[in-house]
Amino acid sequence: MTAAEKHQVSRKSARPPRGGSRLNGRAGIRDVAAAAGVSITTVSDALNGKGRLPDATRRHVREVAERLGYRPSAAARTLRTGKSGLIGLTVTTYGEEPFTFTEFAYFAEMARAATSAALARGYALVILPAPARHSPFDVWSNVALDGTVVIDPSDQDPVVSELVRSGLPVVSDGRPSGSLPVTAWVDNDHEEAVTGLLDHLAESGARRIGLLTGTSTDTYTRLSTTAYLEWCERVGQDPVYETYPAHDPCAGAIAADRLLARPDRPDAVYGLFDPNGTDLLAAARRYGLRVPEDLLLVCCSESTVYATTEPPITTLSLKPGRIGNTVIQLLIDTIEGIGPTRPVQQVMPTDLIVRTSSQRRGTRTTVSAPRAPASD
Amino acid sequence: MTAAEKHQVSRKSARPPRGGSRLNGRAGIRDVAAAAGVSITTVSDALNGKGRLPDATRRHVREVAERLGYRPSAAARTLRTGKSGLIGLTVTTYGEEPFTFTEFAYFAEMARAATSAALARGYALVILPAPARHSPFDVWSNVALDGTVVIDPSDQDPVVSELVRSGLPVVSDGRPSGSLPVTAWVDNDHEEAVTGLLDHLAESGARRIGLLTGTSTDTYTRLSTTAYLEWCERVGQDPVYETYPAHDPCAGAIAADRLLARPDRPDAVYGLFDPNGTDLLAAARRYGLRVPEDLLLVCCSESTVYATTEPPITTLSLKPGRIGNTVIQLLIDTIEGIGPTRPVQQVMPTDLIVRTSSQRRGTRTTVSAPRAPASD
DNA sequence: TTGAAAGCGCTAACAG
DNA sequence: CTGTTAGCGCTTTCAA
Repeated sequence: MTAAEKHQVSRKSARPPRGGSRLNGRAGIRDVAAAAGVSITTVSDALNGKGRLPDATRRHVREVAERLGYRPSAAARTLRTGKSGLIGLTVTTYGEEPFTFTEFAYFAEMARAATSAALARGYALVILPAPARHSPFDVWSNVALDGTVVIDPSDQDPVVSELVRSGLPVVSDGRPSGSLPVTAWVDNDHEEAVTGLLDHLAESGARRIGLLTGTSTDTYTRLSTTAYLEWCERVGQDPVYETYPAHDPCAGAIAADRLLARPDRPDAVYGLFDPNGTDLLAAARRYGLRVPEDLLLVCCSESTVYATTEPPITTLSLKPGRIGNTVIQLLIDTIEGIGPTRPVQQVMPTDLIVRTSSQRRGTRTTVSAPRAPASD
Repeated sequence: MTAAEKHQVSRKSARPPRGGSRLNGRAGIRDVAAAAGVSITTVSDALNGKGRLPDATRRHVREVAERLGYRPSAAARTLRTGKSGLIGLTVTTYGEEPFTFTEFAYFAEMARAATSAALARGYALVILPAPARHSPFDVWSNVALDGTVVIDPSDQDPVVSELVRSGLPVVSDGRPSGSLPVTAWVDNDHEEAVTGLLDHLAESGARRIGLLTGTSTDTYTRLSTTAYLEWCERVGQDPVYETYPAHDPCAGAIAADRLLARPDRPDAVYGLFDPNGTDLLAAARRYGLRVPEDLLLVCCSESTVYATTEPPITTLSLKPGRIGNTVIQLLIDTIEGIGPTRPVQQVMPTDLIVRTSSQRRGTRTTVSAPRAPASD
């Protein structure tokens, strides 16, 4: 027996004509082809709407496929085409838990919008952990992704650099801190937002506006704080602020207290983080300060609870839904090679939701949209 | 040229030795094998911890792979092994939006826990839409899943039956309404929960307990309502309840109002749905009823806002985190063929978080855990 | 102990 | 217009 003969044996005779549905009982494309009396190409084309088949054939094939309960193998398609239709979604974690992502209203809403937008374009989102320190499995390398969304990438995030290096498009929510080479990013116009909100407080009669900010160096904190300091300089007010580690909820309450205990107590405060509203309200109560009579309050939050606090608190909304949607459009455009028609950096406006806590005189209920979006 | 010869030609000569990294620039397993001077089998074994290779070889291969930045192709692995490491997560939707899943604290927490549990076992969650009416793409068939988690499957859910029919394990959160053949389900012990909570209200002095319930026929509503009616019968109280379409937020407020406007006004109310607490509180205020002096209140909710309402409202927590975790364990056990060591149905306890709104006398702060879990 | 080879099920060239 | 065929990159018998 020659090598060639042996080859032929193993290739031809030793194998049944392959109708034997290896798919664990389920029908494969070959079964459909056989049952419909056509070739597998025709089946593939008919089902994918490709090629120039007569409508009759197409219908027939689809019918047979349906009858056999045929489900194309996503794995095979992915391997062949190189596209999985899957987009990773990851959030930098602050604590122990791999997932804080539904805990904050911002992330929850952002994720919801992103999921929705992705599905509308035929992609699904896979929730993945941030750089896992002790992860027993490397889930990242076990899933075929077409691209990734990173929320709040930390400085020099190893996952991001790794992904980008392997040629995967990465779009971040929040501008990357260091020189992370993300494909694109989307972020709010934080300077504009803070400036607008401080103006609003000043218009409401605030003379000395305080700030409750974080100790970390992420861009959100940095940009917001800088904007505050610049605003103070411009209007000639001495900055009054307290900082605390934003991830520690107790520290926030203490910092709020510190801020109101100062000799140069502010008559208005802006809190950068979600819980600051309630913390400041509690602190104000302790010091016998009435809101908004003695103290004006604004905080950055997506939470609806501030609509029903006593009094309702004015909030700055970062519009996470809009951001989630934009991030996904940008990412999918990149994946499909449509971009970059859009800019690689996109700055989105915020919404100031004015409630009782920031209105000392009159009852104007203005909603400022500091700047029109770059597009969209 | 014979057929055999032709075959050999096409198989051997016409193809380069395949080192030419088709992977869009990235290294493939063959590149690693070549660079390490071993066969691809050895590379595969070395990286996957299989086979009985000398430690030296294994280390060497890993080193080379690392150096080349080799990332195994998840798609190829999936195709070959039939396992993707992906689990679908879907929520029955009530409105227009394909995703309400982060909107309710229950879903958000359940999803968080499920994601976390899945990752701990090496799986990732893919968020998928409920049976899409007008979805332009069928995302479901484009992703290779090892199993699916369905939250609140509706009666005769077409997606579920389809999935089960195609041999995919499906575990549901909430017992399936009809005769949905899910692989397993996890649910709270709703009868026990309602009974315990009504007993608590009675102990706090309630004479006539009212119920705010839904018009839909899902098991949660049905079981809870039935438990209420049976409890009433047992203690000899006339049932006092109002129903409304749970998905409509406005209807809830109106129903709450109706309930308190009745001539046989209850002196305690249990609301089955999350917003009922605030709705009932508002209604009580309108009728000049003080809580808890004139009206005792409990509602089923995972929301933290009820800890800070005026007064704080007693809530029944379904412990979605525990459920999410259990669902995932059950599903992965099934996928990996470990089960069913565990029961196919698992009933989980609830927690009554007692706050001011349900305590008329004394200040007992009991947390009742009606019944020990079946296992775990 | 190591390696060659056979595909997993599908799509896309290309030949007929 | 339809069918044949060569792989996508990997794991896994099985033979050396």
